[in-house]
Amino acid sequence: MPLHRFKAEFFKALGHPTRLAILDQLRTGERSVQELQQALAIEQSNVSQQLAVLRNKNIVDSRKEGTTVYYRVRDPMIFQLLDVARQIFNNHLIDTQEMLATLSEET
Amino acid sequence: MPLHRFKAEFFKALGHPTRLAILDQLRTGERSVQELQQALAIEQSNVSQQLAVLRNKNIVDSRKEGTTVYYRVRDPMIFQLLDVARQIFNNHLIDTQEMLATLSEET
DNA sequence: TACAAGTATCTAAATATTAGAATATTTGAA
DNA sequence: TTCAAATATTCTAATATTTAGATACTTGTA
Repeated sequence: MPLHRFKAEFFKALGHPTRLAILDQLRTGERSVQELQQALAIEQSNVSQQLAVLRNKNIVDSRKEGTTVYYRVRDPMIFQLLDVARQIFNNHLIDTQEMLATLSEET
Repeated sequence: MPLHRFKAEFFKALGHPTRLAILDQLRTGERSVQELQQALAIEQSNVSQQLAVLRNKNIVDSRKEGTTVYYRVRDPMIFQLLDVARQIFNNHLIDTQEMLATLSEET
């Protein structure tokens, strides 16, 4: 069903640590690419690429001011979505902690 | 940040059409693998594989009765999450319809 | 015009995901 | 036991995603 394909694209866009980190940064308002780059401490091209993914899925909007591009989340309901996700994690804290434990074995 | 990595895994699990279709089937209660297979009209191994993904992310639980395995969503709040996602799509119906139009060029 | 700053895109290599076919496992019944 | 039904897992080829580095684009300023 095409609707499921579409929704899947949306969730896939959220399915990346860097992109979630970007969205967290945007919770308090718009940020320039540069600000995001510094906050996340990753390559410039990487930030741009992840932003492009969010842009293509209409999750994020941009605004140009001089040579600087500011990004913001298009629909605040995105944050509501992330909050519901957080609640789901909290409901299953034990599993979450296990998961985090195994994840943190890497760094 | 490991928490973002963990959340990303969760969203990634939702980022597949078949898996979303499975979750939709489970909205009204548990379903056997066979029932899911018939409803979705896909290979048995494929259903099992997608169920395994959902199981590994603790999104879904299973119960065995004879040779039949019944699956159910672990936390009803998952549906709330899907509903918020649906609302976000509705908020941007125009884009959504464009997206669906390009998607449906394939089938 | 030339240059610099800020972003975006392209490329290539590494890695991950996907789906179907084949095979394995589990369970109940003969 | 042996068999059949229901699921799960393994294997593999095709495809997609990720990342860094190099390059291109855009805008303001000298």
